[in-house]
Amino acid sequence: MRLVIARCSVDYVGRLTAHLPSALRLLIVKADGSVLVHSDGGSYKPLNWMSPPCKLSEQPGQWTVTNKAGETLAITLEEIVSDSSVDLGVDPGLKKDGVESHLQELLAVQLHHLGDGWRLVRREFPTPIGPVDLMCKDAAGGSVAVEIKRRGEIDGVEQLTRYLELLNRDPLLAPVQGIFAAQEIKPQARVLATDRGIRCVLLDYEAMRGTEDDSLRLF
Amino acid sequence: MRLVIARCSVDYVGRLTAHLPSALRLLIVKADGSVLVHSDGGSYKPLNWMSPPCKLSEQPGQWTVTNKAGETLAITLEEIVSDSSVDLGVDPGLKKDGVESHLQELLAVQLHHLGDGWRLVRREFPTPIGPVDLMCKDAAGGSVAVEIKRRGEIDGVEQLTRYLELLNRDPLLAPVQGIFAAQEIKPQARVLATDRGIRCVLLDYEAMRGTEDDSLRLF
DNA sequence: TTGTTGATTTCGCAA
DNA sequence: TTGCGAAGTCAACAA
Repeated sequence: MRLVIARCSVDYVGRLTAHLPSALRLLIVKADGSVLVHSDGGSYKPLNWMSPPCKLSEQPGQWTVTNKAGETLAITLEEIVSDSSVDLGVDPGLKKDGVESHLQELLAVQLHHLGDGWRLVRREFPTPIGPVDLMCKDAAGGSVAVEIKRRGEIDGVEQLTRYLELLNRDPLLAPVQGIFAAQEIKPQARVLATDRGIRCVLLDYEAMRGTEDDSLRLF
Repeated sequence: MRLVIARCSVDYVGRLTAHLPSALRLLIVKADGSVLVHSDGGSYKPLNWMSPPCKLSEQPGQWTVTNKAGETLAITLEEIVSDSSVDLGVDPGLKKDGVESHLQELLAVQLHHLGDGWRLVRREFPTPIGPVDLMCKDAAGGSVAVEIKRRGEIDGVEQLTRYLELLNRDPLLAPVQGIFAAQEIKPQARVLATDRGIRCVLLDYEAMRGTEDDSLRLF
């Protein structure tokens, strides 16, 4: 990894065109050739960048980064304050816990959050337009399609609606009820879901994780 | 901006929990207090980070970054290879060109891409569920709602469908036709649009920009 | 390779 | 502040 502090202007031409006037910035050149242009603020997103795979061609005062699609990042260097390199080696990578797939795993073995006496038909129940997160049978034997989100927004309700429309054309399944389950449900999403007869269920990830190794695991 | 090269392990607890085993990494502390943990690869996204506003509390061998929501980023430093600071000043910021709003501006004055003799009613035509990109009258005086996307996907068709449903309840407007206009339209989006009687129109940004200062500007 | 979906999405605008 | 839609979204995973 190479770190350069320099006064520079930057031009990107690719999916859009973008221009950065001259200023002091941090340039990061990673081992895979990718280049990031960071300012002293904003967020983790660079002001401008080129993702790998790409190639850096270096001339005095001028860097040109190109990728296969013909996009270019042109960096004009006016003053170099520092320029150093360090070998970081390969990173062992990140372990995550608490994303949507975990919610799905947990809810699949804790169907009592949806209702008593429910049975799981299968996770990732296939349909021609994509998999339904959970397909269940309620206590009365009725089919229920469950869409799980970390944050429930309007798109998720639309997605579930499409599934339900399709599933209800199958006489072996119909009628299929819908449940929209999420850690957080936006008011507009709740309104739309309710309007379409879809039940909303709030999930408490911490509580669900807390019970994951209790008696339910015995089944 | 402070740049630290260090062997460290990182734990984030917040919207999810994440752990990074010990390795040599780049730590960036920005002027606003935000912290980025970068490895020598991946993309422009850091392995781990804390967005501003947040506070860095520094003890020997241990950094703790906290934000208002109670999320924490704990960095355990085992070996510091380098530690340097530089004042970059305020960045003048990025100028972009070629995003969706430009497509909308261009199409608004080049309605002939949709049909001859069309008239613009208004851009950002308001509805209770959000603005329609363009509202037009075709040569016969019929209302047409236009949804513009850079990349046309299924969500955009759903969005336009919601608008049309609502607009067609207004007897002063109805019947309202729909047009889905984009630089690129995904096959599934095209199928869904067509199925719903929505016409798809491909936009050529380069060509439209090329004519932006021609005779059409005179009107 | 292409398509679909999730993301600690981030970012910008407007109500 | 909140909500909503765009993004050079990126990235992971399946077909």
